[in-house]
Amino acid sequence: MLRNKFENSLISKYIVFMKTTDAVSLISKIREQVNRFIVAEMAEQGVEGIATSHGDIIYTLAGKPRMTMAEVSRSIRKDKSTVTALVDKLIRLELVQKEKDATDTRITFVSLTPKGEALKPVFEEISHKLMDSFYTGFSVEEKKELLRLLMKVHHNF
Amino acid sequence: MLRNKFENSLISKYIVFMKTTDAVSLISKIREQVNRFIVAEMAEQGVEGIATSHGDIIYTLAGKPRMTMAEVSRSIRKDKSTVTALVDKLIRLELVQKEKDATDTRITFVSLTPKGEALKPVFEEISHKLMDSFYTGFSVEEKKELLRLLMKVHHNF
DNA sequence: TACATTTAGTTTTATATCAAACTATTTATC
DNA sequence: GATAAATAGTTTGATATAAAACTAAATGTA
Repeated sequence: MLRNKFENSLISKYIVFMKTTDAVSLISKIREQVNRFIVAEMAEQGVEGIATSHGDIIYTLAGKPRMTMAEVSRSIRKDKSTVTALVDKLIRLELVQKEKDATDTRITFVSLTPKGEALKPVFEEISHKLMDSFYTGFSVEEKKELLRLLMKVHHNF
Repeated sequence: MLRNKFENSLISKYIVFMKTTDAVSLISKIREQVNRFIVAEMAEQGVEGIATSHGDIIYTLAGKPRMTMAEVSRSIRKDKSTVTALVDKLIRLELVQKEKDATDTRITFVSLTPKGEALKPVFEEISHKLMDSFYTGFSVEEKKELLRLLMKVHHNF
């Protein structure tokens, strides 16, 4: 009885409200929003069938002549076995290529193909649009403050 | 030539630095940190073999007598087919149970078993610990400001 | 030089996740 | 009341992801 009364009370509604708007939930939601945004933008630009992680690889390769698998793994913060699968898919799509190091044959380099290079401006545009949406209505001070507070959280773990 | 010069310049290093510390990357990193934190804490408390999503379900069920599959899906923001799989696993672990609605047989209710109920304090503690870590060194003002800025970003999508 | 250790990547296996197709039931409309 | 539309869940198929075991090559050490 008492329990049900409490469950329908303003207090419990407030708690529920807090739960859905706490920083951790918000961070999780924003990440999903960013993901959806990027996938939608990629699809709109004709880059279909690939996930954000594939985009991350292309984005991280853009501007560099080549990277090792381990470097890509570190750069996009995905396990090396995951990167093996992701790069394989990008090879199938002819967007990147692999080549073995001549001196140390353990090492495999990944680089963009011309077709992959051609996507550079697309990803730059998406990145731009993302930042525009993300920071709409933000003053320079607010941007700095958000970054400062996020870094503070980051260092708390 | 020029290209390589640029790639080793301070400017490019600054760009790389910015890339790894922009708000989007930070949000992504923090989410991963939080995930790892929760999984580690669960393992430490003997709640092993389940992912954060399973924890989310138990957490959202705690305090409520029961929820429909659709409600759980909405609450943890996962597709209904995903929830089917997650709940099935929790049933195998005897942490939750299902029952069909008597009047509308399409509806399935999910609720915690006694064994699942017993985890309530564990999850409350984890939630507590998480907040403590997350906000270490934060003033009340900073907490409010972070929440405000994150909500602002959230509403920009 | 031989053996152990480290390193780079891949394969295997398992899981979370979602979209699309499907089943079963309820509600709406004619 | 019969048929269409909507709703709640599940099943199926595909993919990203990671941990663990593995392969192959380079490096260190005796």
